[in-house]
Parts: sequence; C-alpha cells; structure tokens
Amino acid sequence: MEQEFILDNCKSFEPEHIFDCGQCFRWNKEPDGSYTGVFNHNVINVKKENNKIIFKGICNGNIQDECNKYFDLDRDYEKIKNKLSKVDNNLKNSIEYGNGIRLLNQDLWETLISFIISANNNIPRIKGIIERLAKNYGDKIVWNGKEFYSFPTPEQLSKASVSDLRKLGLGFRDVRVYETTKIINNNKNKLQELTDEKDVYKLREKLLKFPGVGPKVADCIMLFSCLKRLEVFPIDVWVRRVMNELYIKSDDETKVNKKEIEALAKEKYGNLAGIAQQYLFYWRRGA
DNA sequence: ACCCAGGGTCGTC
DNA sequence: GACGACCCTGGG
Repeated sequence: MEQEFILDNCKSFEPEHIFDCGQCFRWNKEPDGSYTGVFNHNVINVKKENNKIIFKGICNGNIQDECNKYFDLDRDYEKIKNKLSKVDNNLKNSIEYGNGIRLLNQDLWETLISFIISANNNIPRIKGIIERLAKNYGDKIVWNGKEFYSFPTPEQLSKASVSDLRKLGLGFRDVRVYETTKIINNNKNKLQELTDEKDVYKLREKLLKFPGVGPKVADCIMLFSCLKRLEVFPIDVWVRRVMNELYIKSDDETKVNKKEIEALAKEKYGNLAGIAQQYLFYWRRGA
C-alpha cells in the first residue's frame, strides 16, 4: 500500500547532498531528479519541490514515523551549521557547499556490513556489491512495477558461503563479511548490546572486534547508523587530504599522523566533529 | 599494455 | 608502530 508524507518548509534538506555525501549506498537518482532508495524494508522516493519534501512509497510502518527517524528530522541542522560556521572560513565554505546534508539513522546491521565492504573500495563498486547482496539474499518488494530488494537480515545473509560472496564481487572482504555475519547470528543480543552501550570508547572497542572493522569503519558505523555518535571523526583518504590541505600542509599527505588529525578535529569541531567531517568530505570530493 | 586509486584492514616484522 | 598484500573495477 503506497503512503505519502509531505514535509513543509524544511531547511537543511537537499536530497542530492544527503544521498551523495558517502554515508549511504542504496539511493539512486531518477530521471526527474528525485531519489529512490530502500531502507528498513521500505521503498521510498524522495522529491524536493520548492520548499516541500515529498516522501512516497511502500512502507512497512507509518511513513512519517519512518522518515522522521531515518532522516534525522528532529535534529536542528540550522543551529548546528550556525555553530560550525563560526569555527573558521574553511568549514563555513564547505557548509555552504553541502548545506542540505543530514546524517541518516541507518540500520546498524546494514551499516556494519556495508562499511566492511567499503574498505579500500570505491563508491560505485560498493553500491554494486550491496545491490547484488540484496538481490540474492533479501526480500523482493515491488513498487510501480519495479523490483526492489531489502538488505538481507543476518539470518538471510548466513545462507551465503565465502565463495558465494566472492562470486558477488566482494573480493578479499568475503571472509570478513562471512565471519561477522556468523558472530551476529551466534549471539542474537549482539546488536542490542551495541545499541545499549553508552560509552563511546567502549562502543568503539566492541565494534573493533568484528573482522573487517578497523578504526575508520568503526567510526563510520557510529556516525552513519542509528548509533549516531556525532563526535567521531572518520579519517579516510579524502578527509586526510582535505585536513592536510587546509591546516597541516605537509608535502606528503600519506605521512600525516591520524592522531594529529583527530586532535585537530576535536579541538576545532568538538562534539560536532562528525558532522563537520561530512561537510568537508562532500566539499573536497565534489569541488 | 601498464599503472594507479578507491570512504582500510590484517598479518608480519 | 611501520609495511606490504589483498579483490576488483574504471580511468589515464
């Protein structure tokens, strides 16, 4: 049953910025400029018309509740941007460039697997791999005569052998996804334990125990899933690059110490470092 | 044809 | 702690 939800006068909501800033992998642009994606067993199309955001699609629950949560609609991004813009002109410029970014509250399990796949990989290929996982192991959802597939549950993904995963193009990440899936399936409380952990350092330690989860991936999971730790600052090649160009100015960016970047981010952006990271990442990749 | 890079992690030294 | 290897795809 199709549902619709219209959001009026929403500031800080630009579909292109939200879906293209690297936090998610399952949203695709339609010919009319809107985006269609799958999350939490929902298929939703998001279209911006003037000052309205129109959400439309097949929804497992109430579409307004689902979108409120997923798109982080209760958070005041105007306030956040005002605060961060005062840090310095570099950040101010990047915020103007990606002014419609919001950080999604994505499913923890999906985010865990997706970012294990992201390691030493590029975004088009990551998207392709995740799409094939969904098509092979998820549930089919039909909308407007088109087929979509939900991200497989831990149980559904447990049907995949290491060589199955290799055939879907995961490369050396096959074992990591396989082993992590096994851990989750062997302890049904595992995901809830992560959700319940209050201390960000302990949470990080727990995430680092999963095969394929290192510091960068752990931070992405904490920032882009419903764990939503805005204070973490994932450092990848792009963030290292932009931080070096703006502040550190080393001749060889690959030699720049991660600890130095982390300390700088904490000092400048404080407990909003994660959001600042997204503006900087999006700006540096796109500009 | 060849090399390089991509939202890194892991094992080894 | 540093270093190379790792699957695969697209682009120069």
